[in-house]
Amino acid sequence: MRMQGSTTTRVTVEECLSMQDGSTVELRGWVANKSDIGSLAFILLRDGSNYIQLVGKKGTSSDDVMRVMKDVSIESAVVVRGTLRSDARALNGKELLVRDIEVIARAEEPWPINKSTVRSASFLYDNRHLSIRGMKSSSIMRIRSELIKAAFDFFYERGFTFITAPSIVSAAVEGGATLFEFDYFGKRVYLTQSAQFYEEAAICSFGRVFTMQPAFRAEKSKTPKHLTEFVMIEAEVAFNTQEDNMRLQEEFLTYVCNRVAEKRRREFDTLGRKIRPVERPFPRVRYDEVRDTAMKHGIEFEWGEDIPTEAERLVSRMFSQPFFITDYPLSARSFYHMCRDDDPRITLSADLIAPEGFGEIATGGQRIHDYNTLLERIRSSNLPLESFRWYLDLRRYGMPPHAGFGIGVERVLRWLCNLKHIRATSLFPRTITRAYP
RNA sequence: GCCGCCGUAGCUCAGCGUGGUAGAGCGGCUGGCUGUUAACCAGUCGGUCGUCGGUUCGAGUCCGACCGGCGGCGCCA
Repeated sequence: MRMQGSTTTRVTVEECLSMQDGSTVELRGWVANKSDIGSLAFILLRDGSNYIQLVGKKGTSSDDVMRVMKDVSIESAVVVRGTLRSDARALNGKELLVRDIEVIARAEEPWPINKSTVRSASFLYDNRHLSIRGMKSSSIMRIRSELIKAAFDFFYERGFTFITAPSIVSAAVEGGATLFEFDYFGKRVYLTQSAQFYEEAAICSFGRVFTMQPAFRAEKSKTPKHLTEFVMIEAEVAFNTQEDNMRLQEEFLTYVCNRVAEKRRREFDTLGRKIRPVERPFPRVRYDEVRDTAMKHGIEFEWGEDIPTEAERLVSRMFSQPFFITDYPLSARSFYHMCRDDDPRITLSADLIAPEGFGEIATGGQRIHDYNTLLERIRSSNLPLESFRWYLDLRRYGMPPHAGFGIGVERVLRWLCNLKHIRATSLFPRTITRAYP
């Protein structure tokens, strides 16, 4: 197949877009789209780095090339050689005049995804193994990849140690009703909801740790912000107060969001998303203030109850930057939260809320480090003491004040990409009604 | 778990009120076209009306049960 006397170099589409006209290159990729208009044949080639248009012209291209370009099916894998030229009519302003094309793996016809079937979300998710090749979903995944790298960089630059916690656990971190349970050699175990307890053990070894791993929630939530399996980034720091913890979240989110916005500009353009820089410090609103604001808008809820979605959305729409809701009542929080010295009904915890109505993306707080306080809290919450024995045990051996947070990767992405539904942020989303493909 | 809505062609949906053997647009396929980009033009294929049962001479249409999905709430990252 190699052309005699040529200086054909194998490059990616992205690389060849910045090469000079007249360069001879070899590309490998997939037929994203094609159109045959008689004596002209066009193929939109995708290789994972970018897209470029291939052109065949009767008279200029050989009969063989014309035949292959007309016959090739959508999504076939091809290797192609030809000459680059600029043309304003082509996507990305460049096209490849094909001199030589070979089909490496022919795709069956018809390709199931067309301009009619893209109207059906359920069809696209039933065929997610194929539909992820599309421009929108791949842009979201590239942004996701960058976000994850930025998160790792952030924590490593600050001396955090990356740890992984087990996915198979014997006790709940959150409420017991939301666990996936299964048989483990005759014992009842669960899929983890959070790495937090394991991080709390690890901080006494490493000082500051973070995790990034799947979390599972059996919540029967049919909302555009819930997955049953999602990736959570959690961080825990010894000797940190809730004040330190909120500052860390601010630094983390500004670092990650601004890096992603800068590095994945093209993908955000593809999605039509204009994003503004995230700035520190984030505004802080107390739970009581949220409740007052909600009541002024006719949304009533008892003090001590969690903030209803409608109220959270209302407040979220009032901001253009992420913000904290602080001073949650203990009754709306898990047992391990530490309370204020001056008011034992109020926890040292905060939710981090994305603006524009997107809502909660992270929760963090200071944990109880005192043995007797935690023991009393487990008892008054009617939790099985035996399940939390090791967690409690940590408080016997030099547990200092400490704080941490958990942030949902898909929730952040949904906000950054301005997506209607969180399932678009996952390559193979798991929701209450979907575990396939 | 709760409230509401929907299952008819590959996709989106009309038809159901007033029962009489099934429609549209898009897509697919075939052919045409020297600049396609959501192409265009001509032709053509396409249905166990979610499942089971009931009423009826006759059910996509009426009744019941079940299954599946969607939107929202609660809960949460």
